[in-house]
Amino acid sequence: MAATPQQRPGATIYSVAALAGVSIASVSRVLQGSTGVSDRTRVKVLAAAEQLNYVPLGAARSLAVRHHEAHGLVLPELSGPYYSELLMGFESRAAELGQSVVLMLAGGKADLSRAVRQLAARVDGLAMLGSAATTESAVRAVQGSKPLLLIAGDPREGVEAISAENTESARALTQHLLDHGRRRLLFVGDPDLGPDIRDRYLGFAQAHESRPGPAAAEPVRIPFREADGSRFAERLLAGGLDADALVCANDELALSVMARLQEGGKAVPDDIAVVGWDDVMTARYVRPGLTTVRQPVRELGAMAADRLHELVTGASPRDGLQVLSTELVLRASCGCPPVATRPPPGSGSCDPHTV
Amino acid sequence: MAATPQQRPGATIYSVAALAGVSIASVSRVLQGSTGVSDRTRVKVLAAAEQLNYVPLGAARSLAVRHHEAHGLVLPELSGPYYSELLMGFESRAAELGQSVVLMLAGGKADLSRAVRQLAARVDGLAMLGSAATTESAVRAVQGSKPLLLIAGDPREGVEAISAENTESARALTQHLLDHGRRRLLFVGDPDLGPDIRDRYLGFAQAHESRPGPAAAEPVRIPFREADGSRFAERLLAGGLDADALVCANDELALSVMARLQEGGKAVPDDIAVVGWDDVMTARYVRPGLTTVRQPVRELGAMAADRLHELVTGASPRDGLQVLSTELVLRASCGCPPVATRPPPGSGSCDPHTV
DNA sequence: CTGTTAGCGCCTTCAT
DNA sequence: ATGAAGGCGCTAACAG
Repeated sequence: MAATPQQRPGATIYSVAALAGVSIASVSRVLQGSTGVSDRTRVKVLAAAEQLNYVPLGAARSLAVRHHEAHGLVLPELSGPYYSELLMGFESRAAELGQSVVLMLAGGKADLSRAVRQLAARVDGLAMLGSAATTESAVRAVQGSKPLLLIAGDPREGVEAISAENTESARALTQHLLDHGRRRLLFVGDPDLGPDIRDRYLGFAQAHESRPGPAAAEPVRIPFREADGSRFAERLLAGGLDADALVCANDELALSVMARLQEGGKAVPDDIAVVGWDDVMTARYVRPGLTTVRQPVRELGAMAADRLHELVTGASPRDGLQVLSTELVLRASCGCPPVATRPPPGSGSCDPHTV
Repeated sequence: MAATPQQRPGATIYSVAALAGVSIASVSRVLQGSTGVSDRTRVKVLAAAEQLNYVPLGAARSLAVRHHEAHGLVLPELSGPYYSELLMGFESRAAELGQSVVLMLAGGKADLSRAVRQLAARVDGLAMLGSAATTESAVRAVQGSKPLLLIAGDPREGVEAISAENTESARALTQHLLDHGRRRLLFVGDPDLGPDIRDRYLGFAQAHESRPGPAAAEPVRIPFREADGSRFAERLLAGGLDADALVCANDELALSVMARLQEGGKAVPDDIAVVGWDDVMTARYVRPGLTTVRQPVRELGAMAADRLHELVTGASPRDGLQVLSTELVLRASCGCPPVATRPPPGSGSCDPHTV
């Protein structure tokens, strides 16, 4: 008859001390690695702790040392690779720094402000996606109570931000399209939906300004989900709009637009070029391959964790915005000649045809 | 000159009590919503708390009430939609239950056991992906110290598990292929890489047994990343293997195999059929559309959070395994006639052609 | 209905 | 090098 694994009530520092025959102070010292403990004591304590499978209770420790050794991260949701990558980068760096991460998804939360404040009560600092609709109130909820870092958002008074570069790559992308001889470009996406999209439209507009010809058209203000893209493509097919190139706010949008267009008989890129942002997996699999912008999302997450930790440990907020550079990934949907290969096996996700 | 947002040192229950002119007990009572407080007191406390932006310190509260109001979740990583969906379901349900979730990614963690034990010290219960290589040691690290729930893994002595159904859908999928007249089927994926894949191969084998003809071939034991799929496809193209249908352990694998095969001049499904698992986004975008199995991953996550909470609040572990049912999604890569449409705009991700 | 008080488990001076 | 004791902020009896 096997021993039934019970929910033992968890050893405390007292039980360890008792078993080792020392005081709790010694136990604490040994486990915190502080110096000035005799080897004899150390050994006894270690043995006892091991035997009891002892780990200091997080809450008690936090209370005593007056910090949580935890970072909070607030994301809108997790669909698509963007947030996941960000989270992976964040978690991995945080772990290296000895911080656990408590995650909160804003999506569908009734009282976000309250939730965020609760979160703030159990972490040392908060990183928050700055380009979400929900951000404003959430930021105010934490303002001043805990170190706060905005990711992909605008810095504010006393709130630092970090993000990937948008305007410059948007300009490069747009110019690339213009170089292909396209003249009737449309930006598909709503600049009001976040600073990143706003900046992308900005770059789109700048590219137009920097050369003779018509100014940039007004953005097509739609959300960036697949369904929105399909609907938009149908307007296009119905002849409601005139364009020979589409700069979409992200790949999800670009992909659904492109697919619907193709179903409707339009040739991409011959009739119309389509480009996006993010370099999602699907972008390499569709035909034509989707030209897009790759952002160092994982690094962004890692840097956020890093910087947040600095903030928590006393660094004073920079007022500027830290920016990571991005990379154009040219495939065939913009009009470039198709390249046959997808990522060389084993080499991760590197496309050969990169600028 | 704007007021500089300072990092105020955080109000305590004492400061609130002082400001409200009552005892800390009253503050606690009001904020915990306990009954038996005069309206006058309640109002004063609420006002003071509001003014001070007071939220009880998580650690202190946890220590006093002797639980953390937090669930731990251990995942291997976050690439692909599977884990993300799971996490979304988990987080959302946990939030409804008033639990925060502290997330830990096993990927690349040097000393997982230690990390997991640390995690266990700051949560009330742990859910862990059971189908990962890293699981074994991690499970042992928590065994008996905290309620533990395995997701998509095998139940163990005293450890409960929950998962999506695998064998049955594998059998159905395989039978479907046999019904299409395919006779030389190959299972692509390593059954030793996790209980889910093992069970899928099991169903694959069962489908063969249940009808006359050759028994199931041995599985092609490769990992399930894109690069692995490409390599395998090349073996196939080189003539090293004979098959007219491929049952791949997941979509990522199926997609990369299919793409490489097509590049190499093979027609899918005419020369060879390819099917997978997960119904990732790309599966609807490629041509032919990928036939696959859709799992209720988000629900799985939600149920895990639910059940874990029950465990934490005193339910005794079931010894069985709870199983959620899955759904075949037939598209064209199996030999079915192609259907023109992807998900109808606005209706989420429902395919018309579903079994 | 309200205030006082004793822990919750741990870290950390301060003596010894 | 070690132990005793106070305190972290909060909750929950227990008195009034």
